[in-house]
Amino acid sequence: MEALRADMFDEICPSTLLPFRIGPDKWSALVIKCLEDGPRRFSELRVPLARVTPKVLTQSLRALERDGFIRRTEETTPVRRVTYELTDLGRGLLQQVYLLCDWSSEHWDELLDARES
Amino acid sequence: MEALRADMFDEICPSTLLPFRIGPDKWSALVIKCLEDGPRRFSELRVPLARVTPKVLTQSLRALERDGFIRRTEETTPVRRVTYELTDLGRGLLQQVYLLCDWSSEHWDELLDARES
DNA sequence: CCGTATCCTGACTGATACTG
DNA sequence: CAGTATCAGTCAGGATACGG
Repeated sequence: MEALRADMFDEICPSTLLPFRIGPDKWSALVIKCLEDGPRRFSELRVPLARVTPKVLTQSLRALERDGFIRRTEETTPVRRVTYELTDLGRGLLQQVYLLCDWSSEHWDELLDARES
Repeated sequence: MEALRADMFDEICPSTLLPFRIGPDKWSALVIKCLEDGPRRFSELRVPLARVTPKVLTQSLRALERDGFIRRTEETTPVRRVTYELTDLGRGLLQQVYLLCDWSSEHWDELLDARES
C-alpha cells in the first residue's frame, strides 16, 4: 500500500494505470497527497511534483481551492510566503484517495494482467 | 445517496461536479453503474446514456474491457446479440464508485458552497 | 519566491452518416 | 443490432519565457 502511494508519482502512473482520477485535472490527487503532512509552500510542492510545470500546478491549486479542498494563505512580511494546506473537506477527500489506492494495490496484478492481454 | 447516484446522469454532473473520475474517460463511471444489475446489451446501454454517442460509448466499453472491468460476449445465432457485464474486478470498482458517491453526497453542500464563493 | 503570459499540440469529445 | 468512418471542434496539458 505504501509502495503504491509512492508509485503514484512514477512516470507512467498518474491517469494511466490508476483507474481513477480525483478532481477535474490530472494532478489534483497528487497535489492533495503532497499536503497530507501539513502546509506546504509553492516551491516545496514543486519538488515532488517536478514533472508538473508551474502553470499547470497553479491551475490545480486554484481548482482545489475553488472547490474548498485546500486553503491558500499569503503573507508578505517579512518575505513573500504562500502556503497551501488541506481543509477539513480536503482531508476527507484525501482519505477517499487512500481508500482507492488501497483497493487498487490489492488488485494491481489483475489490472496489469488485463492490460497485457 | 440514492438521489446522488441518480444525479450522476444529470446534464451538469459528470466530471463537472463529482470530484472524481473513474477510468481515463468521462463516461466510464456511468457505464459501470449501468451494468450494476447485470448484463446489458449495447442498445440497452444507450438508453440511460442517451447523451453519449455510439462512437464514444464504444470507446468507453473497449477501454473498460481492456482493463478487465467488463466482459464482452457476442453471439450471432439466432440473432446478433452482444452483451456487456461486469467482471469481479469491475464489481469491485463499482463498490469504490459507490463509496465515493456516498462521501460526495455527505459533503454535497460543502462542495456547492465552495463553488459559489 | 510565486507565479503569468504566450504559444502550441494532441487527446478527448461530438455530430453526422454509413455498414456488416 | 452493434457498431465504424469521417470530419470538426474544444480544451486540458505542456514548453518556454517573462513579471511583480
